[in-house]
Amino acid sequence: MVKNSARAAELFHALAEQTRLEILDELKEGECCVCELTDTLQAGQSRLSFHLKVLKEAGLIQDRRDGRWMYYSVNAEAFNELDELVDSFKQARKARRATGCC
Amino acid sequence: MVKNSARAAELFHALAEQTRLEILDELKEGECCVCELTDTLQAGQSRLSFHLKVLKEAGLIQDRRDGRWMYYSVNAEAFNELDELVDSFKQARKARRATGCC
DNA sequence: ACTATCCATCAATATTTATTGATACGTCTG
DNA sequence: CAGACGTATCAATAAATATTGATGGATAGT
Repeated sequence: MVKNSARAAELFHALAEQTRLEILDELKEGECCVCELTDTLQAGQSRLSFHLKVLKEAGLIQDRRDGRWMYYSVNAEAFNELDELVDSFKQARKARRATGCC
Repeated sequence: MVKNSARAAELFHALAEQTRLEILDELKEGECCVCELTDTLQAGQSRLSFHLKVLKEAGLIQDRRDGRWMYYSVNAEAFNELDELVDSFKQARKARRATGCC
């Protein structure tokens, strides 16, 4: 429970950037290649490659080579993982904890 | 749809750090004050204050003063917002998009 | 009023992350 | 094989974030 906060941080960190969110927004329309993204997102190729790597290392997307193109697509499993993470915060208790303060 | 990616990035960014995740993990047991957190999380006071501020500015937690203590607690609404965000990524399409590549 | 406690904020520094342009690598085409 | 193309990676730099210790404001107890 404690150390999977490292995994949680990794996931959230990958999502904590606008370019990467825009990439995911594109990818959820279907897999696509880098050159297409540079086009739609108006971003330099090496910049996108960098962000794609971050997303991939976090497991949020996956790639597939086809000839000289790399196709990227979202990894649904990771989003289920995210869902569970978010839910785990949702049973918040209003009350002050039993053990008083300080 | 495009510009709320800025809000999404803010939320995810606030969650993208282990200390902050551990704070939330504590807070979901009930509201508590900073001195209690320094204790449980073994972290310096100014460090915690900094991270609490980040969480608060993102709207993930809220505070309440009681005498000299500040009590922090999670803001359930923000987590609903998160839930929706994550879900919005989950209708991914496997197929390559109609408009070919490059 | 004096002092101690809880906490926020600041300044300085260290660490991490992102951007850019250049280069290199694999694959295709001629 | 040579050239073009799509992409990853690297080195340099810039920008953003985090950590630490110090200071100061607010509140409570004496």
